[in-house]
Amino acid sequence: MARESKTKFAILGMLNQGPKCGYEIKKELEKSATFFWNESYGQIYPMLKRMVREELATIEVIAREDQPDMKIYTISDKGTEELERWLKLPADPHPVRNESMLKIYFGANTTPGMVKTHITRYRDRMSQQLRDIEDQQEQLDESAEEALFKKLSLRYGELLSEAIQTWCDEAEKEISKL
Amino acid sequence: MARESKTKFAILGMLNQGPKCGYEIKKELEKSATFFWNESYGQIYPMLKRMVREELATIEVIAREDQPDMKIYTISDKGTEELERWLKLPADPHPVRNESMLKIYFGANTTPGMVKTHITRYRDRMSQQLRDIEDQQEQLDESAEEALFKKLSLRYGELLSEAIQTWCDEAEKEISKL
DNA sequence: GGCTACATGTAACAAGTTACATGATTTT
DNA sequence: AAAATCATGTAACTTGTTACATGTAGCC
Repeated sequence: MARESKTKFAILGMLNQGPKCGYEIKKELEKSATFFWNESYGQIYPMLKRMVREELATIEVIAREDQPDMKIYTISDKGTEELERWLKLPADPHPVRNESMLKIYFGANTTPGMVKTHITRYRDRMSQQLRDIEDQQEQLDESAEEALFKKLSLRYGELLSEAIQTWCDEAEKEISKL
Repeated sequence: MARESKTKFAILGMLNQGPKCGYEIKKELEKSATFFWNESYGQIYPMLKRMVREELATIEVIAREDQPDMKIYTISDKGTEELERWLKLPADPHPVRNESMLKIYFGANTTPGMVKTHITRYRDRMSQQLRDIEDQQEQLDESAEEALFKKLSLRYGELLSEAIQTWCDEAEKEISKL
């Protein structure tokens, strides 16, 4: 992945919403962006350090008794500029890798019985996701303006899960015909 | 990515359809699996070598004048077993990273005007994809049994592109309200 | 009494991209 | 005449995952 790390921008974007610690960055990313983004601590913590070094953010260390120091990061002017620079650039389409589909594809040639299992599993995963999304949608505070993207993000997950479910239904029928 | 490489299985699955050279593996993957899988030559060629070493495939070298030797790989019994072992395992959901969505998400907080641009671009990409898919669907030989998954794969791409287009339309409207 | 959430990190390792290197043949 | 396709590969580099290490606080 000799390609500019997106982790930096994911963090920059999160910090742009307000000062945060590494843990919060990860949690909020999970909450609001699960359907299209993910970062691991193994990426976040080292990147935050690097970003302070590169002056994209400042760090404030809060000492706590019997617990590790909490480190609050704040985006700098340079960081804001960097974020905006990236925002102006067109997104490059990230290559997809969907293991479920790969197994279904190859399974058709080898163990046709297995294919149904994978399709069923895939559909079940989508149903579960859909239920989770609906729960979250109910809990959503419609009035909050900040919730707009949270709402749109849930809707994104909803539409995708539904589309995949539809595909699973269709695929199952087609395969049954054989 | 200290996680068992899927590249091995992608290649194994391709070779299971018949002996192939590295170039063909890549091309056929692009043709039939673009919507859910991708491999680069930088992954394929070294992996093929390793697979011969591990006796998952055998190699046949065809000498050609003025052109590099062509190397045809054939899956071995051990390779078939390995493929089937993997097929039985449940797929692990691969983490998503969709840069378009990330930009749209952060853009809402920073440069609202930019967001529309990204949404438009994203929708345009999907429209183009949809047109490509339709072209390919027309060229499809319905009678060929081998074409079943090719057909299903195109349908998968179609459903996903449509879902994303729908999302773009909705998102644009919601954002315009602000 | 046990699980989950909070909070930070590192080291080992593997995976994956891109650019480079090379050149014939076929199509437009 | 140029562009695309066929065909193989490597090296440099970065990204990203997982397992480990550590411990408190709060909830059920």
